[in-house]
Parts: sequence; structure tokens; C-alpha cells
Amino acid sequence: MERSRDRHAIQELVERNGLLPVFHPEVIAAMELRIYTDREIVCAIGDYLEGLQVLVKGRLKIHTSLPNGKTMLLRFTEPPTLIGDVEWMARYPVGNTVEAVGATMLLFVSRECLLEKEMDNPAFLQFMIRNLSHKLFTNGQSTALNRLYPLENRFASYLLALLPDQDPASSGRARELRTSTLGEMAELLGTSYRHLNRVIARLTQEGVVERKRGGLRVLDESRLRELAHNHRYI
Amino acid sequence: MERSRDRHAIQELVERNGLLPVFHPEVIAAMELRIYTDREIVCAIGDYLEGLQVLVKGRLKIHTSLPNGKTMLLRFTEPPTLIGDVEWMARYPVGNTVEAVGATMLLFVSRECLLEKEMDNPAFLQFMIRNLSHKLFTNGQSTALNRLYPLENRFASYLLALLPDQDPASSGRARELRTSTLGEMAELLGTSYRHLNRVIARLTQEGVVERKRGGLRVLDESRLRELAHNHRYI
DNA sequence: TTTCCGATAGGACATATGTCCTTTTGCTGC
DNA sequence: GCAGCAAAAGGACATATGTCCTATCGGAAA
Repeated sequence: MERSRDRHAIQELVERNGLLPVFHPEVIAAMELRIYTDREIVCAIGDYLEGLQVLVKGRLKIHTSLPNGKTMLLRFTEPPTLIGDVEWMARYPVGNTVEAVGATMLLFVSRECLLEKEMDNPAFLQFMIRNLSHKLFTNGQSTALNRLYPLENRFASYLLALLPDQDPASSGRARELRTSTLGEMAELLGTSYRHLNRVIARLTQEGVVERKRGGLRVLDESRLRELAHNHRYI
Repeated sequence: MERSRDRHAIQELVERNGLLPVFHPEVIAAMELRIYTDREIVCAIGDYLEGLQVLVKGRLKIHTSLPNGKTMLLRFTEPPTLIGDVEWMARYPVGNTVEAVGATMLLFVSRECLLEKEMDNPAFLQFMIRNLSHKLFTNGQSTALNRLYPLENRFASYLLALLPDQDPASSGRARELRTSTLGEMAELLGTSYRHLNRVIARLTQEGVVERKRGGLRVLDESRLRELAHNHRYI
């Protein structure tokens, strides 16, 4: 993770993400820009955060650990998303691991700074409420859907979420996506490696994906969307 | 549902639940006391709420509907719990059904009243944030646990949550609990009637519960607690 | 009382997923 | 090139759970 105090860049990111009316100017002035590279951990379960962060560029992957030591994918998020909002006020330990997908930028504000300058700022407090509400709302949806569909569908959603953003030049072409290891992917999806393997085998059989050196290749994206139903890891 | 404007009662409930510092006096003055009887619906999925409610006495059952029409138990809550906090600010449609368990009391404040008097009140806004954070936090826990344990364990949790509060006179005695129908209970637990039946059969076999006219009888509460693990429908 | 229906109970079988193992494959260090 | 390892692929079997059916049972309606 790289830190920056580049006022100009920060100001621009604040504006582009509509954060100008939310934070007190002094708070914006105290913000730090944090740049993470692919797969870097932004925060891990059990951490006590020193502040709040706002994702302003790139994408994050959120997953959680179960008591039995396994992990399970929760969701992907896009700007502007708050990280540490749940833990901020009540000082909870971090509940989910947050990991960068590709290069990402987050704005960081220290806890003290917020406590000092924003606790009486309705705009900020309302912003927090809106964000928490939204998380709870989507959370509810996704929980239900998670229980509703078998792995095949969740896996399809996962692949779609990982696909690089559509760029015109590549449309139609089979897209690739790396996976650290299939074992890790299985963990993220909350299943066993064995089972994931079975599902991949089936999809390979059907020509939807293709096993490939160190990853998978998506052959039939539309079929994948069909399988993913409406369910999206957002 | 019965409405009351009994100032004295309302004032007492506000104080007993620590809400005095949270709401503006004028808001408290405008509160309405709503009394629900067992199994009455407080709000249903899709509703647009006209205000915020605070559970101040009794217990609520929260469940959700899945796209396929089935329902699934989410949790039970105890005072002081906010109802409608998620939907309040962003005007979301209600995401979960809320139902009274036994006689319950909620304080109601209209949306307009809040918008007019509390949007700039840091104490209130912070209160909302604390509540939303807490919901998100416990929500996360329960989601994970939900996926971790098989029905037998979730069922045990459910029975424990339904048991009437411990009263000294009845300790040691087998406790009864009505269930509307087993079919409904299955829905709440997010499983099929058939499967629930199987699990009950097993537990009956083991002498943990006993089938009974219109309900079940808990014979071995300690074993039930064992099965429920740490997982609790709170 | 007789009939009928919703609620129960449970059989038979299929699918989703987990656990334990074995084999194959492709790199990597020697 | 060869031994050795971690990841990948997949066989065998067990458990959790779903779907479809059938049979009972007890109370409500006729």
C-alpha cells in the first residue's frame, strides 16, 4: 500500500465521488490517499481500524471467515463504498476481510479526525446512515439468494464479477481470468475444492468454460449470465 | 394493533429504554404507542413505512421472502430495537416481515416528524448509526453461521428462541411451545416440511422433544442448547 | 354420523455437497 | 534429466436436503 498526500489528486477524487458536501473541508484537507495493488489486503478480520476509508477507484473483494476456519465470499464493491463504517462508531473489530481487486484507491480519514470534526455534522452522519442502510438492504437480498441457489449459479456470478470490465476491443472474445488457485476460489465461494471441481467439470463438459493453465477461460458468457440469474456479486 | 397516546406510559417507556437523550422532546411528545398481540404483523415486505418504530416491550420475529415465494427466518429481536431504520432514510420498501411474538409494544414516530425535527440532531443520527451498525454486524455473524450448520442445529436455536422466558416456577419442567403449523415452521427455517419432519423424528427418537397435539414439547433443554451451539436467533 | 380436508407422518428417490483418497501434471531445485 | 512437491482432477462413499407420493388422523362442515 502506498500513501499519498497529493492535495490535487485527493480533491479531484473527492469531487468526482460526490463527497464534497459530506465532509468538512478540514477533514478533506486531512485525508490521505491510499493506493493498493492487486490482492493487497485493505483490512483483515479482527483488526481495529484507525479510521474510515472510502473506495474511490477500482474494486474491492469482501469475504469473511467462518468459525471453522473456512472463508466465504461476500461481495465485490465499487466506488464510492465505505470501508470501516460498520466498525467506526461502536468500535467493533473488523468483521470481514477486504482485498483489492486490481489497482484501487481509497481515501483515508482518521478516527480521531472524524470524532473531532464530524460527529455533529448532519451531512456526514446522514451519509453514514445512507450507506449503512444500503449495505443492510443489499445484504439482505444477497443472503437470501445465497441460500436459494446451488454452487453452479453462485460460481457463474463469481466468474462474471471477476471478468474485466467490458472493453469494446475484447467483446465477443473469450475472456480470461486468473484465479490464484482453485482451492482458494472454493474457499471464497464457501464450498469444498472437490465440489467446485465437480461443477467446473460439468460446465467444461457443456462448453461454458475451459480449464486453462493457471486459470479458466470463459467461452460462453451469455450462458454464464443465464446461470447467474439475477444474482450478482455487487 | 391498538394505538395509544397515553403520555405517561410513553414517557416511562422512553425513559426505561434509554431513548430520552436520543429524541427531541417534541418528537417524544408526538410519539404514539402501538400495542400488538401475538402474531400480529408489524410490517410486511414491500410496504412503504410511514415512520420509524422502536420496540420497547416484548419480542419480534423477523423473516424474509425469497424470490421463489418461500420464507426464511432471520432473527428475533428484543428491546430496544428499531423497526424501519433501514428503510427510513432512503425510502426503501420494507425488506423483511416483522411479526409480534406475544404482546409487544412499539413507539411510533412519523416520518415527517423525524424529517422535520431530527435530521439535524446528532444524538438521533448517531443513534441510528449505532443501530444500523449493530444490525450489520450481527447480520454478518448470523449469515455465516446460517450457512455453517445443518437444519438440526438451526432448529434447536429456533426452539430455544421460542421458549417462553424462564420463570423459576417452571424450571426443570418440560416446556411447551405452540407452532402455528409445522409447515409454517419449515418455511421460517428455510427448509422443506419433509426435511424438518425428518429432523424432528430424529430428535424425538433421541428423546429431546416430543410431538404433541398442535405443537411440540421440549424434553431435554440442555441437549437442545448443545445442538444450538453458540448460534442464537437474537 | 359421515364426509372431506388440512395437517401429519413417513417412504422412495434424486440432487447438492462434504470427506477421504489416489492419480496425474507441471514446475522447480538439484 | 530426475526427484519431489503443490496443484489439479477425479473416484468412492456419506450426509443434508429437496421433490413427489401415499397413508393417517382429527376436527369441521353437511
